[in-house]
Amino acid sequence: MSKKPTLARATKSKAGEPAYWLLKSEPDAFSWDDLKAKGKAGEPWTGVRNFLARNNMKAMKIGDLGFFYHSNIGKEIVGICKVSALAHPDPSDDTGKWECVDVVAVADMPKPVTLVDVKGTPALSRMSLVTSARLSVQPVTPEEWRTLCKMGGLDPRKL
DNA sequence: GCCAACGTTGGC
DNA sequence: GCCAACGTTGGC
Repeated sequence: MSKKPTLARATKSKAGEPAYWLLKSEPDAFSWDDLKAKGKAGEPWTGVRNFLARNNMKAMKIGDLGFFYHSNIGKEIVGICKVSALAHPDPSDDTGKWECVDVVAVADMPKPVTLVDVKGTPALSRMSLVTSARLSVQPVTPEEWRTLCKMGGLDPRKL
């Protein structure tokens, strides 16, 4: 059993297929409803100040899909978003070190999947959400993606 | 509100 | 380059 860096798990998707991610936000600061209200314009995912999270964003491609997770309040996956702009300098950063992607809302989770649900599902036990609670931008494997979509009442083929 | 986990900073 | 101190995140 070899240990692999977290990022390597996300890059296994086949060429041409989107990669999958999970983005956290405190709904107090910026909620799923806030992103939906932005419509097609989407929103730059600013404020990330963690190198691993930043590197995950730099690895994103346009069209990649992500779960939108509400941290602190709710503690559940509430929607699906899509990367609409590659990583670019974070306008909220003066140092030039930090970047952000833009995301748009794609679909509600008909049944939000809670952190408790995730922790109670053995197939999801390797998710960063469980193993690295503080990482705010995380890769999700295709298997985890399908599992979570089904748990949330979504058909992953229709996204 | 507390506190564990963990990432970052800065002194040496 | 180490590591103690500090700050922040986020679950509980």
